[in-house]
Amino acid sequence: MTEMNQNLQKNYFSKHLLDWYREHKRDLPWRRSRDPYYIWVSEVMLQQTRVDTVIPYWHRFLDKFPTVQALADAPEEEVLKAWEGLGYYSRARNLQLAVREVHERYGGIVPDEKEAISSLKGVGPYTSGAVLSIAYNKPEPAVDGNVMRVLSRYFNLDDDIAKPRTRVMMEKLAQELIPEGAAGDFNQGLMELGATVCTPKSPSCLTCPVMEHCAGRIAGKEDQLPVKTKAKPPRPERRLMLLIEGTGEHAGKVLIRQRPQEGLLARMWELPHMELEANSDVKSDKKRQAKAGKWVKRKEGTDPLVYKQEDEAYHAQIQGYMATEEHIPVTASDWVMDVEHTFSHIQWQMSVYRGRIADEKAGVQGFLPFHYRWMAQEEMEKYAFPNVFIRVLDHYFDQ
DNA sequence: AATACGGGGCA
DNA sequence: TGCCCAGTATT
Repeated sequence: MTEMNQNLQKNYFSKHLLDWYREHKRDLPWRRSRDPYYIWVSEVMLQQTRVDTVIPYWHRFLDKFPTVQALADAPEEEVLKAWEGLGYYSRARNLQLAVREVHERYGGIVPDEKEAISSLKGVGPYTSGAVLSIAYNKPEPAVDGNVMRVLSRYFNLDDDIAKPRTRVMMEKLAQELIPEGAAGDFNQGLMELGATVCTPKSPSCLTCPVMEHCAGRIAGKEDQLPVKTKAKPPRPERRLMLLIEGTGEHAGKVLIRQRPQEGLLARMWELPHMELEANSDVKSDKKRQAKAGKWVKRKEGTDPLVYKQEDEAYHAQIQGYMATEEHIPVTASDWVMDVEHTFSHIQWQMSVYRGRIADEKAGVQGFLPFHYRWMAQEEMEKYAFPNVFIRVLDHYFDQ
């Protein structure tokens, strides 16, 4: 293609996409506001997360923390609780750190300079571009997965979008395409097209505003683009979990604990559990998958005798763990349920057992390790739990 | 460059 | 049920 044709193709794209967006844009709650804080919160929530999931969270979050100051002043546990179920919880912790910095250093005004906003916790190339363009209409690119898919197809680019340098290349291209004075609408249009028309599977080319000059479509390659290396399958971990029921003054309550300050699900609450065995010999991706798929969940209603030996071995394992690692003497009993939970890099395959404190005196709050608590069903609203534990707790309290 | 970090939707 | 989706921080 000649250079002149490339420029025509780019100009056509910019104009038609912008017109299409202004005609067809969805009525999303954060689009009814120009408040940079509202837009920032929406963009952080939208990282790795679909619009329909985000909407109710966004309303609740801004209802609870309506201003930069309100979020800056809130206890972290309340912020985490408001984020419960949304995933990637470092987003919430980093957002609050960043908002505190905006409050202290910038007088509560979200910075409108690339350098300043990019230095905030949790604000990377995408989020800085999104906030600058949408809230301040600055001509900065906002390249997310939607944008890379759209550009790969329209310009028929076979660069691997999993590579960091491809994102850098796409940012240059996306910036060139921004029409004068219309950065916010154009960037949103690019993402909107990817989300609603130029979808990952079976794109709706016939309704696409730029189909006419889409090089990927003209080459008949829209189904093969974008090129993207596959992620490694998650590593399986067999785990045992306990629902420890209180007695006496703790009757009706279960024992929960807070996770460590750093790492996976940092500072969230959970039911006590342990890894059963380290699959240290599981190296190759194929073996990883085979191992992950091999685990078969136990069905409810199966004759307990079938699993008698396994249950006894598991009881011994987790009782030993609770006594040795946690210094809580526990007796494990009935199997409750099997539950599977897949993170992006780990798959938890968990068997849940009922348990009781073996030594009643150790069940007194003062004698528990500091990160353990007795929790009644009504108190679930006070603690932020990852989804996998909410599923188990709901199952337990509902039966 | 590779890995850690959640959860949901769709065929 | 199996596959796909993909921003930021850290190392």
